[in-house]
Amino acid sequence: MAHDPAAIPSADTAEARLTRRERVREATLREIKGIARAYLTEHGTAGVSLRAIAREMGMTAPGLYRYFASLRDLLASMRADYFNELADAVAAPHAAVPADDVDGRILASLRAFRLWALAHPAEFALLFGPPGTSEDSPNEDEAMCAAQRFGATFFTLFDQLTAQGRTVDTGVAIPDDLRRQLHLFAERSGVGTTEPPDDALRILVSSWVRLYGVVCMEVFQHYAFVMDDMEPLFEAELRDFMATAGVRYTPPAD
Amino acid sequence: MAHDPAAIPSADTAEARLTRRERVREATLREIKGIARAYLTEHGTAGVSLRAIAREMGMTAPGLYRYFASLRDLLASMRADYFNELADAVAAPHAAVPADDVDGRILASLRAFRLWALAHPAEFALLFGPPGTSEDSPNEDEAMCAAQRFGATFFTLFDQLTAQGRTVDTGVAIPDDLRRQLHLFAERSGVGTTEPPDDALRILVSSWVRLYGVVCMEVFQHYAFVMDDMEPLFEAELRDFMATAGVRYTPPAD
DNA sequence: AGCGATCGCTTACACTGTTCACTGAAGCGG
DNA sequence: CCGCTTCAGTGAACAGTGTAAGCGATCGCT
Repeated sequence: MAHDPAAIPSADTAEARLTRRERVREATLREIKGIARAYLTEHGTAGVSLRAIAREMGMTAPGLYRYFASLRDLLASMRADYFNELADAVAAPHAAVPADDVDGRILASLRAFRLWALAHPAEFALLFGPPGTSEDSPNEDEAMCAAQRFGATFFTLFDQLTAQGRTVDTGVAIPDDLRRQLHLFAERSGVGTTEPPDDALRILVSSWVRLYGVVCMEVFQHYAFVMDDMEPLFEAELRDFMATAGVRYTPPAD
Repeated sequence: MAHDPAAIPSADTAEARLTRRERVREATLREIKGIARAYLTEHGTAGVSLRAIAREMGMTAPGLYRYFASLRDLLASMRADYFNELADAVAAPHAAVPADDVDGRILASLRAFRLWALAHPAEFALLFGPPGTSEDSPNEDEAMCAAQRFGATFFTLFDQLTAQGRTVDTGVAIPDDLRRQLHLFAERSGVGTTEPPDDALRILVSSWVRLYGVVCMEVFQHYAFVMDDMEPLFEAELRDFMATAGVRYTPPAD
């Protein structure tokens, strides 16, 4: 906190590399987002309101427009943050798994994804639920970018798998139209620095669809009245679609 | 329209079995929902507002509270309607498929589900998206009931399949905890008048998860920037998980 | 010291859901 | 046919919401 007045501001710590103005700006920006995050987790996406945030900060709502172009823009910025945090959360368990155990890392990451979603249902809904009215805000690009970064976390794991030639032969022919879409997916999503075989792409996409399906159902509580605990189903699905990818399944550590 | 004044109102057509008061009430109720539906399709769930509906009807917002306990209640009532319509939409193609062709009927129904979702994205989000703040409205029960009716459409098809002993042996052992959840699912969801084998339940649930996954991803446009056309992927997934259920896949008619 | 960018406020508009007290008309029993 | 009840719908009000425009003040740099 105490800042040496003799020091040149632009040559200090990494945090003070910005001008004072920029620093306080960054601070209030974080404060805004911090309060917005609290509202999101407690009251859902619809519960995030500029006026409520401003009130809690001791300022008025129009003042927030110096920081965000609109409420939608604030939410877009938050989506970017959450995507980055989710990417971290999904990469975090790698520290506990040896680097050469790709199977273990994949399983750990996919379980981390589910756990993050369960621990942050409102945030998950914001990221993976239905899109709002699609008007592009300044921060929408950042959200997209962060989403891509999140995807990349899985893609690198997947690349390590295909590099080992581990993906199982499905035995089912891939129709031409699907093949074209898979190639589109590969080039646009940034997966496959080394171009993966079509079967592998097919398995990757299918696995993601299945993971997305179970987790969505659990978080959105569509089976709540019909199943007590979704974890057995999740693990069963995990085991199934990981088998198609040639990944050795091991039950969760607990 | 012209009504014989001599006829006893309570012994007329099925529609006029109600008193005049009840009839006009039902009429305005339908008008409310009709306008609400238009707003939903055009502006999404957040775009449905009591005041806008009232304005369009030439009345004031508080008047609507004679018909619905709250905005949430109106939405719950709409969910019930849409679930029923979706159930119809999913059963509709059965008319074009012979009754003994269970495979054809299942494929047709699942494709109808996707097409309905694509044609009604906002409605789909209302039914299958993240749940709102879960305070129970009077019409919430009806929505639940309708959702069950929708599920039953698939379950009867599935029952016909298991009755023929068609479901393929997965070869994978079902863990005890999953088995317990599957049995819970079976008894609470009303599937299986004749108790289906565990493997079949496993396949049913897994298939639904995968169907839900692809359709959600397509409707919520999570692959929009990475794939042009989701139909090939949908058909591939359909083919895959239908194979596990022992269903003979045939490509769409077009 | 002055000047310009930025910040936050005030005011205002146009909305939203919901409650309460009230009017007016329609339906029903005598 | 009259009176009573029921109920649809209104007006006003409360408590919120996002957003645009204009105005001071303040901060930081020259």
